[in-house]
Amino acid sequence: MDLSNNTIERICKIFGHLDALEKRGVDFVSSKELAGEIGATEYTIRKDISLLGGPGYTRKGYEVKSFKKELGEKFLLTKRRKACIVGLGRLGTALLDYENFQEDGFEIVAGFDCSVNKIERIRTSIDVFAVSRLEEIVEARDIELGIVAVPAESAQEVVDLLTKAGVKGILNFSPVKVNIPTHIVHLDMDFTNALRFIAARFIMKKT
Amino acid sequence: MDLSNNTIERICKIFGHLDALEKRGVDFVSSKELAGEIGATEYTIRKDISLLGGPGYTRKGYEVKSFKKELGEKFLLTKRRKACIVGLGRLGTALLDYENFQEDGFEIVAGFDCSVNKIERIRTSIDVFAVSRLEEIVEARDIELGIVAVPAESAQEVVDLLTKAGVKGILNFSPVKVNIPTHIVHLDMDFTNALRFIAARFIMKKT
DNA sequence: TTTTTTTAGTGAATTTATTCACAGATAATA
DNA sequence: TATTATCTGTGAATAAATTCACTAAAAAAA
Repeated sequence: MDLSNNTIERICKIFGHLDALEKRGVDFVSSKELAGEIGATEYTIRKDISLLGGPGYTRKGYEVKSFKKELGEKFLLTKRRKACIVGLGRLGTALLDYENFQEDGFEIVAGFDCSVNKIERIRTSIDVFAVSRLEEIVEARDIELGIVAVPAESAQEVVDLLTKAGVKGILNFSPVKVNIPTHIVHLDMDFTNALRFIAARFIMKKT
Repeated sequence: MDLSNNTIERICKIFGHLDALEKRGVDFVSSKELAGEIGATEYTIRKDISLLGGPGYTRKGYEVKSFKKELGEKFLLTKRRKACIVGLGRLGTALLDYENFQEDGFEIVAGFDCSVNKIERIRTSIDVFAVSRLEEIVEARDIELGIVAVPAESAQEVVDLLTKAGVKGILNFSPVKVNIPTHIVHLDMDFTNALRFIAARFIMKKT
């Protein structure tokens, strides 16, 4: 399958929304409702869904439970994926205990930091290790995702380590552009850039 | 001016990269280099820049310092913009001391939490207040941006408070879709969704 | 000095994404 | 039962974004 990033992004949002609807006990949802919820038009949503072949029912919409299940299977979003966090500063430790990951099928199974001192002080139920053991642990625990929460200056080094250890995806919270091989899927979460984007839209908003 | 979101996003990244280049003492940068750095083609970059009228020099590219200055002026990214953080849990306190905000022209001038107890315990150089004083402080300190780092269940309430207080932009870290009036620029930073996006691209990557 | 190379700028072409328009289906209503 | 209203699915139309192809300029090299 070969979907555009825009479509994948919308499908992820739809998945999240289906999850919420399921918890609220809602049985059906229409393309119109989904559209309003995730900020798109009903046409776009239906096109997206049609690419996945999800069945919708006339005058009812999509059946929440089965549709979510189907999406999960197609995207493997239901498989619990294991992740680790590198860098246990304030942000890293906040992420370590971010309950939503666990709820949504992602399991943080290890944390890494270069300061042995810090590792001893951290109070969390998740195992923490020295960065020197990263490769070993990633392999042993079958970790697929690396979350980078180290300062700018060590980001590249950590990415290289994760790459070497064989993770399949990287979520980068460090505020620098790092070089990541194309075979690894990655996404940057640059907080400053997010604020910039908002500020820029003050001035030149379209849509 | 009326630029697309894609263009605005790229311009923000360019701005960030120009900043880095300036610090490294680089004088000129070509559209090709910028393209490689921010993940786009040189054509797109030149189109983007042409919309802003930035002058480039034959065989040299864009002059880092003046180009950055110009972008800053056009986007008002150089003006220090004041922001507050609502919700001082682990993530909120991590953001309170995120030095990069301060470095990049955003100033966190207040933190809010509903737990008075927590407020007293927090050790930071930034003033923290009870949420009940949000409106008062936002007005008094001329705060333009609200960063929402509260749990899902209170996110909507906080957004309403910020809206009432008159912020112009909201950066939402809570993992739920909140209702925000259209006149307020906002962006969601949903960590779980980011991981989902990465996981989904494992399966159906394009590009 | 002349030639070559590199780079920006930009209209045209192309590709991609979105929206429209309507057929087909079925629940709700009369 | 017949009619109406609503919702999906999808080919066609439209709009938007990206890429191409080429000109102009100037630095570097010959």
